[in-house]
Amino acid sequence: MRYGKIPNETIRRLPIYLRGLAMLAGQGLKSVSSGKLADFVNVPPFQIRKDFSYFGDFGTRGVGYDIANLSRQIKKILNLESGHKAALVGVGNLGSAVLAYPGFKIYGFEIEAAFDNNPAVIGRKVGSVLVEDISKINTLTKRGVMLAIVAVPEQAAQQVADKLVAAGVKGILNFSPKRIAVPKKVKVITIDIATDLARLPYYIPSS
Amino acid sequence: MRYGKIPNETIRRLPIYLRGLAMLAGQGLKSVSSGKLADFVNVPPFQIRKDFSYFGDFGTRGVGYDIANLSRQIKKILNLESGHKAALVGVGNLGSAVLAYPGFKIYGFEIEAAFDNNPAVIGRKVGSVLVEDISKINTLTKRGVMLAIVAVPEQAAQQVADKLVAAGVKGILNFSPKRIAVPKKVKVITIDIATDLARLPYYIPSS
DNA sequence: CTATGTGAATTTATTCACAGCA
DNA sequence: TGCTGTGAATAAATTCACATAG
Repeated sequence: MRYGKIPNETIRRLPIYLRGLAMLAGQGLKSVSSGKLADFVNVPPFQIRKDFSYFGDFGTRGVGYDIANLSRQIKKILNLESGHKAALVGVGNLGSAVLAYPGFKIYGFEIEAAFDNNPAVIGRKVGSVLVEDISKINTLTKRGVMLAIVAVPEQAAQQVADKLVAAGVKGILNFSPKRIAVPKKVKVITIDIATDLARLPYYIPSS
Repeated sequence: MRYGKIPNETIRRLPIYLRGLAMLAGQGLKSVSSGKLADFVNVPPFQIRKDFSYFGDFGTRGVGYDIANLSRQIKKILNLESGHKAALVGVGNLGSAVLAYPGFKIYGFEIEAAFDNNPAVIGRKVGSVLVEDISKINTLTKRGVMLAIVAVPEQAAQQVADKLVAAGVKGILNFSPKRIAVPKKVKVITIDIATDLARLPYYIPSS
């Protein structure tokens, strides 16, 4: 089956596979079976095969998947081939953690710009990125940045999102628990630490 | 319908409702309809009603839900009523952001302890929490801590998780992209910033 | 009249089992 | 023989439509 309707869940798993493949490649492996990859990413082997089957025949029967080729295919599907520049808004503790996070490289992301409204950090370099005044967000399009990570306090999130949308940003990774409103063409993914922590006790036996 | 099989997705949404209710209460409202709450949390009204219906009749027909009562019910379901002490492992940028995060209060969480292996931070206070040597993790049970947040570099995550499990921790919120292995009785929720960012380009039209 | 609560219909996702190819 | 690829079966979640209660 090729390119029918793709489950959202499949798309959610593809970056996980990509990461597993990168680690296996780092171990010097050239090829991997769905069973071996399954152990690595904690997704059942038939699920992995099914996920790939939506896009084409990437494996070789009796052998497995060529790691380099499969990685390339997944990147193509996820539209990661060209590499992506991202901007960070909010250079507090969380923002600084994002700037220092090594995990983006696998996916071809580069944090190209950082913004804050605090004069104490504007003009500073955090890692290799210069922190700019938040009013400079409108320069993003011409700098080729279409993605942004929002790591500002909740009460500022919507107004930052508005600025980003006005600047032509197409995708936002939002760390604020506030659901931000954007035009439908803009995709927002929200990560809320507290709501995730809050469902942990439900799964815990007694206490 | 009461307490049949509860969809995992329902559990995932309950903390979001709780948060929305807290904000509505903050606006001085006493009661809210599923439609109004829907606007707030961005979940359709029938989904909200269905989610609640798994647990009982919390609303009043023609009127809506009493915010205080509904909040209490959700807390009871999520096992948040008693309040929970949590420990943080890894007081880097991300860990510090977690310590400073105001969003835990709604759910009754308190960060009770923080651990690191870096002598430069051990003994320091971050916010109101003293950073202890990581070897002190084994004191957690007797201090009533059953939840932990892991914000250490990837290569240390598994060994930290092992220590936490040995110390009797029952739930782990894991910020490392490495899937950590734990006994089945321990619940792990993983947050991986990079894999979330990585699926954003898929949803973006052209580039 | 208004807004809940919920069976039933539909859609979406997972799981299985095995045919088919290297 | 070993592992992929995938239809078909199952399970899970969403959506709808409306009877029902305040």
